[in-house]
Amino acid sequence: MASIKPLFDQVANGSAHSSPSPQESTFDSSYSNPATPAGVSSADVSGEPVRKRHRMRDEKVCGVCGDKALGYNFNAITCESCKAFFRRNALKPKPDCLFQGNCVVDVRTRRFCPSCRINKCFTIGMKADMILDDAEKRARMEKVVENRNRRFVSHEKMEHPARAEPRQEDQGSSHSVLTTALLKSESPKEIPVRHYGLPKPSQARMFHHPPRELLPSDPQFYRRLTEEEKWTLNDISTAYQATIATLHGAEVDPNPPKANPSLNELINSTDETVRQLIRFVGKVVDFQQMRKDDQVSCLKNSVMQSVLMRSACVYILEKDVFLCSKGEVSTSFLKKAVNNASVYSAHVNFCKSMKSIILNNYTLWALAQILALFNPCGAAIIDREMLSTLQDKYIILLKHYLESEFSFTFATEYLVAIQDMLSDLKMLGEAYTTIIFNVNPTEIEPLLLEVFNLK
DNA sequence: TTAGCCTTGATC
DNA sequence: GATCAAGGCTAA
Repeated sequence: MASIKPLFDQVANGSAHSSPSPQESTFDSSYSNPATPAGVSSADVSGEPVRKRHRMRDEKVCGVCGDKALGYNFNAITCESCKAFFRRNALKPKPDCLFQGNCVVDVRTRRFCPSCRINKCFTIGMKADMILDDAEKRARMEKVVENRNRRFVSHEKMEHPARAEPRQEDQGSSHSVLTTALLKSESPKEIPVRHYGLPKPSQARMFHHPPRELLPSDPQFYRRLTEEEKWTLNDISTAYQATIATLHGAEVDPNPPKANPSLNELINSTDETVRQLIRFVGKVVDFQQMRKDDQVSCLKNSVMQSVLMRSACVYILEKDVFLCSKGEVSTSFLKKAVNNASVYSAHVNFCKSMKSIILNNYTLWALAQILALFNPCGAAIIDREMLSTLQDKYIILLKHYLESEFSFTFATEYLVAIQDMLSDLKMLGEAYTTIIFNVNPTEIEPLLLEVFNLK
């Protein structure tokens, strides 16, 4: 919080301003030297040894309100709050003072009169032209993104040299390093072993979308999808939307949700979700063309992940609730039913992360669902090669879609985030499978007994 | 809206 | 590596 101690100290030892009235500027000689370039501390100017810099930094006082300052902001020494205040207000039309235009601006009163505060900012030499304009902000953000990508690539090279270097056989194919990484993400060897097999972060990894204005305006930065790709994307998106739509208020269940459901009740509540999943895969042409026994295996192998993914799809980030046929249900109901704090928090964090990336983009939800479905490593699969080929197809389709929507510049970030999310999903699915293994089968719906292998 | 903390690139 | 000075994020 703001502190007035530095002012008291200076008055006590007589080092600073000779009893300035609140109206007078309280800045010392180092503020008032307009020749002092930003970035050069008063210690440099006065010839103080460099080792004293930190001490000097602690002793600075805001020229506007007298609060503790860390250094120069917009050409004058100010505290964090006056810096933020100036940034927000310097370019806006000046407000009128409700009094005589000579209000006291100190730590206590600085909020009372924006007019006198902004005047004092200008008086002590703060410069509005040092606030970055939109073009400068944009350039700055582009540099941040560029560096992030560079750091990511070098990190990948250090952590996974084999992934970073394209293999001979990949040369000339449309598989990028990242695509290869995604392809390999299902390999059991590469799944990190963690406690309960759950994702490590205690907090959700929130994805920050690049601001609209940062997306390139030049069409050459976007992939043009083939007609076939467009049809496929349209088909799966429509199919997904149609099956998720039943949750979005079409069939409202008049009975309120139970506040503390048991684990059995929780499992049984997924019955409709599983039926939606079956309806969805029934509309995916590539799934229909698979041999029947592999269709069943694929469905069983991915059902837990699919249910979890659909819970994320109906998760409302702003309210921390699931939107189901009974209305909005707080995520806290999971806590009691699951009775496992790590699984519960991993589930909620997964929903937050996934929703922060995909938002309400049904094409991406559908693609993520299909990638969970087509897993050549799954149990009891007979034609693994075909499943691997289908997996390739949808990974590339996902990459192309991201490039068409978010540009070549930003597609990588999305792809990496989705890859991480699918890894987390796999581990969360395994944790849930362990938990539901011990339920009493007599209380579980027949369809769920079958798909969850609980018989 | 404010104010504090954080991240970042530039500079020394 | 330390420091400075921008903007971003977010609880209050």
